[in-house]
Amino acid sequence: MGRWEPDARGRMLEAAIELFTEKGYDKTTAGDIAARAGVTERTFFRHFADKREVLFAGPVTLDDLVAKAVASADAEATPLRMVLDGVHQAAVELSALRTREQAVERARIVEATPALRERELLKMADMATAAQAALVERGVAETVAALAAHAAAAVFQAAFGRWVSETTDLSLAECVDEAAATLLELR
Amino acid sequence: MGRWEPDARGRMLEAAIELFTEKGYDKTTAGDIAARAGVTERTFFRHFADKREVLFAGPVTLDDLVAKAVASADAEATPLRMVLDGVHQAAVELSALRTREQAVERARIVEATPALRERELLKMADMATAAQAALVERGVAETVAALAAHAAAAVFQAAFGRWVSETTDLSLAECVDEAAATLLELR
DNA sequence: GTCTATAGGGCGATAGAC
DNA sequence: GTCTATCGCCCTATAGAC
Repeated sequence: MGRWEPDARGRMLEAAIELFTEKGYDKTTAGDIAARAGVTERTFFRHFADKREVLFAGPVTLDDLVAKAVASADAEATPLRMVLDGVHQAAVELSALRTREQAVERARIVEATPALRERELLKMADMATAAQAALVERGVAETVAALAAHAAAAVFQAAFGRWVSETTDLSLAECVDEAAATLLELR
Repeated sequence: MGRWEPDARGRMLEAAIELFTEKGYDKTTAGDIAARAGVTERTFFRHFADKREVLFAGPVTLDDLVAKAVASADAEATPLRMVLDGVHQAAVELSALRTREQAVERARIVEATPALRERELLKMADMATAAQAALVERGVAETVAALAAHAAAAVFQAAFGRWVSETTDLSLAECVDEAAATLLELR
């Protein structure tokens, strides 16, 4: 057995979600989270660049998931189809990482806190940028790639919102397909 | 003559842009900005909720512009056309507020600073939400409205990026039309 | 780990405009 | 008198430097 309990990151994440739910994000200090997780405040900031990141740092980034999926998409497909395929794939892999219940609770906290919404939007924008780059890598024109990538990001956001709204029994990937179909019908 | 020089907000905005350009956002303190504008730090925070807002607070919000434009769009149009019309209109009115040169300088600062990119994304998301609500108000289904609104936001972002890139002589509104055409060609 | 600067909130005092 | 903008001083938490 080691000198410290293992999985400090996991404990901090858990403590953060508990405290944010109990007291709200603003009223919870980084020190509170660290204390509940049994580490020092300094340790918290060594693991997470800032207080927000505790809810966003994970084993994989959306960026990588989407970029990888776009890179391996069907070469015959249109740019939009490629990137929609990419977010579908990302949705599948993301679902394996956490339960819907966890996602719902996390979404509730994020939605209630502007500072966290900002960070979530940044992650989405980074995903779109990664998807755009992956499309350009496959020979798609810059402007087309930018719009396709951001449209796909919109699809992902809509799908995620629907999934965590608990108004459906669809999986996240199915919500993505549903939203993609809606997008493609727009004229 | 009053006790204080008039237009404290305007002076703070000007001071902020100067200092952010000279030293960068991070190395500029709220106190620095306040001092150059001839007010105290506390006054700065009474005008702006936080340091970032100095670059985003304006006489009108993108929200209102778009919501207003969507509300008065052609009733025969499709939801997507309505909201694309809305961002076109918003682009026209926005152009009247500041010169392209000012926009370019501001964009340079924002792009170089993650904290400011986050805030910009939040404003865009708020614009999309406002557009979505305006569409729903006109009887468009929630999911369609969400996707149309976010797609239009993507168009606006792409257009703004192109406009400030100075690779074109098109006006902002023309860039919007160009990007909208690209979006509509996606399959 | 310790130290420190900055962000940003609370609140009473002040001095003009009305 | 009220209303409003500013000041000034106190405070805590964040986050970076050492």
